[in-house]
Amino acid sequence: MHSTKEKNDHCKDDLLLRMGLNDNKAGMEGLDKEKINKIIMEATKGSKYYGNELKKEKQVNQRIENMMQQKAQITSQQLRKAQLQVDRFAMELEQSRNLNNTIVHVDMDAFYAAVEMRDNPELKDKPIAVGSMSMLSTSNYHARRFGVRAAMPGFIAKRLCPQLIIVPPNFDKYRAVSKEVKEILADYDPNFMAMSLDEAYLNITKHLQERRNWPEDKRKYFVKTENAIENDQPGKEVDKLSEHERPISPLLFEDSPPDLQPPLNYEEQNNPQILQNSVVFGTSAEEVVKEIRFRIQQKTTLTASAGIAPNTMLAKVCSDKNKPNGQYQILPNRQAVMDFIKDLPIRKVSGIGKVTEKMLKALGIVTCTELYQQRALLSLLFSETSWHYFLHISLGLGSTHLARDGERKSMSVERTFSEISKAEEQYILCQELCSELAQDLQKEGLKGRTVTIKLKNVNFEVKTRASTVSSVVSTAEEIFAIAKELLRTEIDTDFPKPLRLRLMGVRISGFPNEEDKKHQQRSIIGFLQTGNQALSATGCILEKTDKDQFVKPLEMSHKKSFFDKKRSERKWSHQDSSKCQTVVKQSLQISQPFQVLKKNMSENLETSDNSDNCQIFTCPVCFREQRSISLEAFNKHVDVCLDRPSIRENSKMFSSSNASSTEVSLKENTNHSFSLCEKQHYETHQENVEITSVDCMNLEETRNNSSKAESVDSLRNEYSKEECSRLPSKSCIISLENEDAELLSRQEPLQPCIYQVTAGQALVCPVCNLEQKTSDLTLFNVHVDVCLNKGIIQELKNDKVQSLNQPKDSSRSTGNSSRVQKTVARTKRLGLTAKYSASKKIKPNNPRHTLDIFFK
DNA sequence: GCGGATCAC
DNA sequence: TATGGTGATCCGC
Repeated sequence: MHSTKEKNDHCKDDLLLRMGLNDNKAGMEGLDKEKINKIIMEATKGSKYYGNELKKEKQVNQRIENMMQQKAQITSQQLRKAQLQVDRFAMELEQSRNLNNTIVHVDMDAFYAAVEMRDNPELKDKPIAVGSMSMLSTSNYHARRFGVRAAMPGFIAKRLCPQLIIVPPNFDKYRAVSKEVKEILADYDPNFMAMSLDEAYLNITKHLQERRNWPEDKRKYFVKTENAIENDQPGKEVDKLSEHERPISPLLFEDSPPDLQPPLNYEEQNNPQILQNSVVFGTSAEEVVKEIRFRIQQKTTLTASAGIAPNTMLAKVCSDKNKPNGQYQILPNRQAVMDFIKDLPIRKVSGIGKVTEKMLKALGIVTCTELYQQRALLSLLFSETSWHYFLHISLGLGSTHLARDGERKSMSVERTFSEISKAEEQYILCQELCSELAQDLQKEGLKGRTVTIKLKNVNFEVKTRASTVSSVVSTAEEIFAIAKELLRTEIDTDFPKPLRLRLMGVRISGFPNEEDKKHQQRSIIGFLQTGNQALSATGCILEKTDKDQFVKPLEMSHKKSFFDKKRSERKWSHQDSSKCQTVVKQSLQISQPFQVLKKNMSENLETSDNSDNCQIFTCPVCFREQRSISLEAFNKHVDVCLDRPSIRENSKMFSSSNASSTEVSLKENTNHSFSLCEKQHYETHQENVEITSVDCMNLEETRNNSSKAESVDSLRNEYSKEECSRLPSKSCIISLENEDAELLSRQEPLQPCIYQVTAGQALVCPVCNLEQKTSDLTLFNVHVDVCLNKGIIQELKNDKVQSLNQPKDSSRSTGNSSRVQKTVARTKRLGLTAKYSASKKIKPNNPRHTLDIFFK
């Protein structure tokens, strides 16, 4: 937690900068700045961490050098022109300046540390920090005198302050306290914006209006004054470092000028046991914020600091001004704003970090005034986004409304550990992270298309590798299937040197937005038919245990434990049990005739997880509830519904849509979606040619209206061709039946159909030609996507056109063989892209399971 | 879309 | 002994 991140003086050393040393009052206790810096340097010098810091510093210096060179080439003519342009923009900004809002930034003082001190009196008067020997989240003000800061490793902090007590964090507790605080904040702005557990913005404009007419009673609060030894005089300077050591007192605002002290009425209350006093707050913004802070302290025994200003940028800076336990206001007039901004170091502004500060400093810019003076130059050296931002700051402008939280854009897990160099362990780790991520995803019901892995080696060098697949994924297995390949590539790249990792992370992004969801309507589905032995009742179950994907925990149990072996084992057993569930589901599925349920996402369906025989399904077409005894009956109903004209019309969109041609939009005006499946054959007969040129052409015609995705597909297909030629292969051909291809090419309405699985063989990836030990179509799809992506990457890496050699043993029809080959891949993609998913094992009487089938 | 960087908390 | 985890954004490919 860096809420109290002290943006500091301009240390020469970045490292010290990061440690955030400042305003150390070299009092009786504590250390002076030089001593602190010396200790930190001794502790850090020679470490790999420091080595990397130096390296990064060099990069930044290089950036600065480049910038300076650019600057040197700027002509005065250019500068004059820029000046005009920038000033025109500045004028517009000035005209749109909005001083009508009252924004408050509330920031709890040394939050985690304060909570710990409150709950453990032993810690009072002692320097403490919350965190671990590796990293501190926050420290109390006592510890700060020794230079102990947030984001500092505990072992260094200990050298600075041997008496330091490091308390492990209790996030549940902080959350609970935070909730209490938020309840108070909501009284002043129900739409307040929480930035973290200890920080929030409020827009109290409306509250202020209403409050003007409030009677005194509504602004009166009672004060507990046990222990009320009042030695604080209004206006008296108090030792702010002991904010938590004072008894609760109505005189909370010792930092305020006397005339701003809340009027105190020491009325006796009815309750004879507790002596209570009351305090009435005024109607001004300042009073409101005092009231807020007062209530926070009454409720939690913790203090908060706050800033009041016409916009968020200024409010944030203000809240830091009189910290701890203080507040500051910038009055809502332009002059007040400009006066405040004048000497403000840019580093104080949220968004200006260490690097930006350094770059601007190289241009002689430290304060906002200088930032404004150099505006023309900045517009020539920085991106538009950046110089616009700079201009806003230098004019004291900022957001005047609190944007409500948008939808999340990514979700990730990452972990640091002591070195792991063995590939097997890295895969296990990766899988574990994927599982965690999948769990988190499930909590929010999210699915994404891009998986990114993050690797940090023991030299602290960070790498990220991403892969985007054609449809959303969310399960641990799906994510791992992608992440694993990314990891494998990295391992292979360095082979035979091992990756010496200290951190690994997995992130997922590319969540469909609302618009996507509308179009998300699942498309034509169903496609593959899988191998008979794989699906023959029990056979597939064992197949499924792909030892590549599910490395047994045993294999690592004797090795160096990374995080916590027990935790790891727990996870594994959990995973095993979920695998068992899969097995059960799969068995059930197999015992059923292979039908795919067409359904919607209606909540009631999703949440009813009972095993009643008679289920209520909502038809995705007519949206009427269907009381069906069986899925078959329900399917029938849907089929009937689908055969109605409206659907036929809608389904024409299939061929005219610009989106992926495999996507069908149905009932676009609703949130409901459903899937169709298409009866298809997936032939895996060796040396069998199942696609005729004619079919391919037809199919291609129908797809020609797509644009970018199309070319990517072509690229991919090129690769797949090349792959095919390289790999010894049992060839794997996928075909659409003639009538299906014709159907597509003629743009006929789609007929609903039943997904049929018949006897077949194990799935063979059409790209790498390797048999996939899975019967899970989703996983299989993911594999193919990954394979295709790899192909592109490889091609780009090679940076050369691959030869068009035909695979010696690949099946082909007559005529333009490369074209045919290409189309084969295309055909495969068509089917593969449509994510039907018989992937999830269907448990017919469990609606949740059946839902999962379509909406992954 | 990818990867490196920067920033906040 | 030992320098975090999560999420967002931007920029230059």
